[in-house]
Amino acid sequence: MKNRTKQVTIYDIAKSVQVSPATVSRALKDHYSISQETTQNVKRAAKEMGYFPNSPASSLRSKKTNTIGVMVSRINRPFMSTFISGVEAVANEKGCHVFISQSEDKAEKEIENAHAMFSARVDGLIVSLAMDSRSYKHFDVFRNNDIPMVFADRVPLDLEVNKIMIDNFQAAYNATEHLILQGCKRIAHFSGAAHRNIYKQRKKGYLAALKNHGLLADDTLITNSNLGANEGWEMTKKLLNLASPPDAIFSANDTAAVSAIRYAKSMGISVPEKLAVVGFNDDPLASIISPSLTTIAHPAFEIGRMAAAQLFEQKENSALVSSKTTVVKTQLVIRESSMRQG
Amino acid sequence: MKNRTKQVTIYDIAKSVQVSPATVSRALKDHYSISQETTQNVKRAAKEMGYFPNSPASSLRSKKTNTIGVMVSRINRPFMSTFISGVEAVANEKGCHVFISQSEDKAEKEIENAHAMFSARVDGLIVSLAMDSRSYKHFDVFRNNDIPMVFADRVPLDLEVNKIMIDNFQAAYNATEHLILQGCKRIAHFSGAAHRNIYKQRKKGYLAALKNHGLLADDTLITNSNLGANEGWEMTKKLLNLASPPDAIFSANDTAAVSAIRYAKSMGISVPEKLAVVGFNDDPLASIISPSLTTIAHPAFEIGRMAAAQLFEQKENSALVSSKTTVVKTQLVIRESSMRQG
DNA sequence: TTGTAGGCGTTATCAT
DNA sequence: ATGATAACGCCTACAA
Repeated sequence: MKNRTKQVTIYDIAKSVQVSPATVSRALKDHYSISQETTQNVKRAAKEMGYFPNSPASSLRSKKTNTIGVMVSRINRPFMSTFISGVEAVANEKGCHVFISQSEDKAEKEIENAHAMFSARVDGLIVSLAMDSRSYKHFDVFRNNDIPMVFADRVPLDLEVNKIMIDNFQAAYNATEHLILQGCKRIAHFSGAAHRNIYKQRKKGYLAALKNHGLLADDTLITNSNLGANEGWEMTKKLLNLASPPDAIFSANDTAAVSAIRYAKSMGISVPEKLAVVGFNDDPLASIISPSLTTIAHPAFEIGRMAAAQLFEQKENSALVSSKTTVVKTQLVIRESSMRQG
Repeated sequence: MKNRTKQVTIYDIAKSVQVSPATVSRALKDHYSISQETTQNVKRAAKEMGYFPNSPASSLRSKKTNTIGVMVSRINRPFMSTFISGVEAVANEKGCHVFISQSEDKAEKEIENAHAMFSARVDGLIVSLAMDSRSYKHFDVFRNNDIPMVFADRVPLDLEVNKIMIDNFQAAYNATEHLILQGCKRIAHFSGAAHRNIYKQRKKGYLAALKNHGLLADDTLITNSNLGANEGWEMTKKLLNLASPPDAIFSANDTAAVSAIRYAKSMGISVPEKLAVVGFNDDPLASIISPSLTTIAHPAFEIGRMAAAQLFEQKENSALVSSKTTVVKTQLVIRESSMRQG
C-alpha cells in the first residue's frame, strides 16, 4: 500500500470526522472542552489515517518545541553517556525529547552547536563545557531570551546560571590523602586543561592534602594534558625516568590512570608497591584493569537527572532566580592499585 | 544588556536594511540573484541584530529539516557511540544535524521513537534495531513518504531497504576455528536474542566451524541471553559446573566474554590454559583486561560513515532502487585469552 | 461544546 | 536584482 500522496493533516481528519480543524487540534491533546465522543472519533480517525503531528508546524505556532538540548564534549565516554541517560529519563517523563550535540572539546564547535540549538528553538539547555572553551558569549542568546540553562560538571564559574558539579577539591583531597596514608611520599599529579575549573580544583585539593600532611609539592611531578590514553602513557614514562621518580600518581581521570598502570606493568614496575595509582571517574575500565584502579566515583546518571530536574523547575517557575550551585557527593573507591598496606 | 523583547526575524532585518523580507531570506542563503552588496549588508545587519534563523519555521515552509535521525539501542556502548560519530562526521559535512534516540533495546520504545522521528520530519533515518523488536511496521511511514532509510548492524532481513552489516557468519567462523586450532575441543557459545539476525549468523558460523573440523555441537554448551555482564558471569558459572565443562567460550559480545574471564579468574581457573575465551566487538575493555581478550574487531566509525553516505546518496538520487546490502570486513584480533600454543 | 479566523517566520512562485 | 503575496500545518483568542 504505497501512499505517496500528501501527508495527513488535521484538516484531513476534520473533513473525515466532520468537525472543524480546531476541534481536531483540541481533541488530539485531550482538551477538556471537547466531548468524550468527539475526542474518541478524532483519535480513531487520526490513527486510521496514519496521522502524525507536524512538529515544526506546532513549534512555530506554539513557540514550544518540547525539546531540550544537551551539549557535551563527546558521547563516547562512560560518564557522558550515562549522564545523558539521566537527562533523558527526566525529559521523557515530561514528554520532552533530547537533542544532543558534541563539541569534541573544541570551543569553535561548541559555539556552532549553541547557535544550532538556538535556531532549533530548544526549550532549555544543559551544558557541559568543551575542554578549551573560554568565552561564554555564545550562551547569551539563551539568557536574553529567557531560555533556561543548567551547566553540569564542567561549568563556568563566572556565569550566573544554575550549576551542578561535584566537590572536585574534596574528592582530590581525599584521593591524595589516601595515597599519603598508604605511605606514598612523592605523589605526581596528572592535571587537565589549566583553565577548566574542575581540573584547577582537583589540583588544589591535591596540593592541599600534600601540605596538610607536611609533604612538599614538586612542580616537576605535575603535568598538564588532555588526559588521553597516549598522554597518560607518555607522562608516566617521563615521570618514571626522572632522577627521583614519583612513588604514586593521582590522575584527574581514569583513562590516563589506566595508561599509567599499563606503562608501569610493561616496564616491570609493580603497582601498587613501586607505583601507586589513583584515578578519577570510576569508568568501567577501572574495575577491569589489573591491578584494579582506585578512583573517585560520582553519580553520572543522578547528575543528569538533577540537571534536567532543575531545568524543568526553571521552566515551570520562571520567577526563580537561577544561579544556585549544587554540589554532589563523590566517593573514593579503594581498589588494588593503591593498596600498599594490608 | 537584557533584550527580552521579541526575537529578531527577517522582517526586522528587512526594515533595517531597507529591502524586502524575500531579499533578506535569499541573501542569507547566498542566493545567486542577489547582489554582492545587498548580501553583505543583510548579513552584517543580521549579525549585529543577533539574528538566528527559526528552524521550525523554515522547516515548515521548505519541508526540509536538515536533520537526520539515528535510532540505536543505547549510546553508552563503545560500538554505538563510535558509530554515531561516524554518522555525524558525514552529516555535518552536508550541513545536517543528527537527532539521536535510544530504544534501550525495547521494541515499545523503538516504536515511540520512530513516531517521534517522523513527527520531527527528519530528512532521513539510520537505524540499528532494538534487541527485541520483531515487527517493522513503525518504519512504514518513512517508506510511504519516501524518506530514505538505512539500517546498520542490527538489520531486518525481510525489509527492502539499504543495509550495512558485517559478515557475522564469517567472523564467528573465524573466531571458532581459531579456538579449534588452539586445541580446544569443547567450545561453548554465548548467543544473543535468537530472532536477531546478527546473533543467528554468529551461531551458524560457530556451528559451521565445529562441523567442518569434526567437532560435535552440544546444545548444553550454547546459551541465550542479553549478553550483559551479570549474564556472562552466571552463564560461565553454570557451564563450568557441568559434568563435562567446556574448555573454551566464544561469546557474541565482549561484555559477556570479559565476565567469563573474571569469573574464571575468581575461581582460580587459568585462562587460556583451562578456559580459552574469544569475544566480539573489540571494545576498549578487551585490550585492558588481563589476560587480554581475543575478539572480533569491526570498524564502527566507518560503518557509521557508510550508513550516512548511503543515506545522502539516496536523498540526492531518489531514482535509485534502494535495497542493497553492504558487507563490511571484520578482523580477528588475537590476544592472550586464547593463546594456548606459543 | 464547537467553529472562525488570523498569525507564527520562512520560503516559493510569480511578477516587475 | 528585487518585491508582493500566498502558503506550509498548527494553535488560540474570540465568537457562537
